[in-house]
Amino acid sequence: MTPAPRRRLSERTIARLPVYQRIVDEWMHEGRTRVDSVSLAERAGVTATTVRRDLAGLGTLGTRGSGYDVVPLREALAEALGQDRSCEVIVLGAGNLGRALVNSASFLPQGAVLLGIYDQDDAVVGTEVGSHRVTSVAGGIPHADVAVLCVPASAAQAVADECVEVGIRALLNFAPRVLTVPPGTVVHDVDLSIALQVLLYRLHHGGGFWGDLWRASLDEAPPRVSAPEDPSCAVGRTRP
Amino acid sequence: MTPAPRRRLSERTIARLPVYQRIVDEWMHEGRTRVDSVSLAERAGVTATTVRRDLAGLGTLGTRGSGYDVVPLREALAEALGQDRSCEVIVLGAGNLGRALVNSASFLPQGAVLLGIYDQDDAVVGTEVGSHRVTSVAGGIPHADVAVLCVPASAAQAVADECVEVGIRALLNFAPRVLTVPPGTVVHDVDLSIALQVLLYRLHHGGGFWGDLWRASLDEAPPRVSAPEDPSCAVGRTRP
DNA sequence: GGATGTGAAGTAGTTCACAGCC
DNA sequence: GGCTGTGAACTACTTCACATCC
Repeated sequence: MTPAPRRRLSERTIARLPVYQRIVDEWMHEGRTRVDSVSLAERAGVTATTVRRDLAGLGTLGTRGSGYDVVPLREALAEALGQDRSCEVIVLGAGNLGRALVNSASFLPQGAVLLGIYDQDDAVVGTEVGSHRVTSVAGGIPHADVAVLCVPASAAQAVADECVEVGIRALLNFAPRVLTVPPGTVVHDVDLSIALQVLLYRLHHGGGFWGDLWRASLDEAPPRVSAPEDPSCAVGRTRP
Repeated sequence: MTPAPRRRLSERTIARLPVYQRIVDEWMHEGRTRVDSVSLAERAGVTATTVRRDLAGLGTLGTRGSGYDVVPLREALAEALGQDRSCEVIVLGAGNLGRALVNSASFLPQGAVLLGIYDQDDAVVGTEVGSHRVTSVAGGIPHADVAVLCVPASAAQAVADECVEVGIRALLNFAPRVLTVPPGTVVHDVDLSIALQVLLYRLHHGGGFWGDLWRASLDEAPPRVSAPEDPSCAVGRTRP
């Protein structure tokens, strides 16, 4: 399947694929068999052109005049996101955030397997989180493909260094602190406080970047969802 | 202070300002009095040119030949982010994520005040979260400047509608679902599962977008932190 | 010398407009 | 007719290279 031209996908495109996938999944469960770029776009909060360009990058999936068949579309999305390959994940830090992620049904994509959730604090070691039990990290950090850091900012860099030590090559960092890692390791920093600050900036500046433009011609008719996107709530950084 | 040309800042710039602020804060507490773009850039995971362009947008803060004075720099960052204005925030949903945010020291920027954390479930109403007590939402959602949605995806749109109803004009949505709101309201969708998926994509594609380039000339010398940034972990959407 | 600030060039991503196909 | 796929224009952002000022 998927004769896939396997073009390299743009970064923004990749971030949108999971959104498309979730919507298509939902519709598939509702029994829909076809999807078109306009309704998908509306539901995903982007323009139809963007949807078509994104999906065109996955191969030739659409049928002119009728849209996309959900089954092959879902398949192509899953494959592009690498969900056919399996991948071991550990969560470090069993505070509220770590527990929230482990409990969340949508956090782990298909193919990803949670090996465990770890903490340093004996008070939480042994407690249950979803179907897992918090393990002590005293014996060292176990190996995995990806480590999700939910530790305090003050500990983040040290924990990251340990992860690198045991050979973990991908880190997802939720601590409010940009991590430094040696080449060969991929890091992605996600800072939850940034999202609120960006939102506040918009609020204070009259509804946002686009707000002022619209204020000029506020007669009515909310401009289509054409917002330039992105709101980069994360500051990411990668070094292979 | 701050003769501030008050140019409109770019979206990516705004997302980086909180990062700069955190670093400058830390250094200020350590007693540093000067900062230069190179060290700030290194710590923030961006290039020095980007730092200079970002800061230049805040006014004339730097001194050629010596760098930036931390005190006016911190002040300018705070002002640009609107931290001089006060703003009332409520958190809706007292699950692990809601509790994580309320407990986090860094979630609320200066100027933002948490009015309360609310939940529908009587089992959690009344329990303590940080210095707050979870309040029932039975009496309706209270007014605030910003609502942070930490409710299940299935409830998100309904809760958002209620927020709009009571006049809340800014929503920060952590539910994995893109919200639709009427014009006049600013929404920012943050999807925590996307970050992991983007990271996995990079991992599967040999260390990332830039990985392949480097693979070509992998002699050594990790390329500087010049990674093009962004990793859009969020899919945002705004409609004033 | 040593740093900032910025025009100009380069790169990434989006939107337009329409050709192409069912 | 309807909807996809895509060249071309456009917009946003980054990086280079260097003038500028302490």
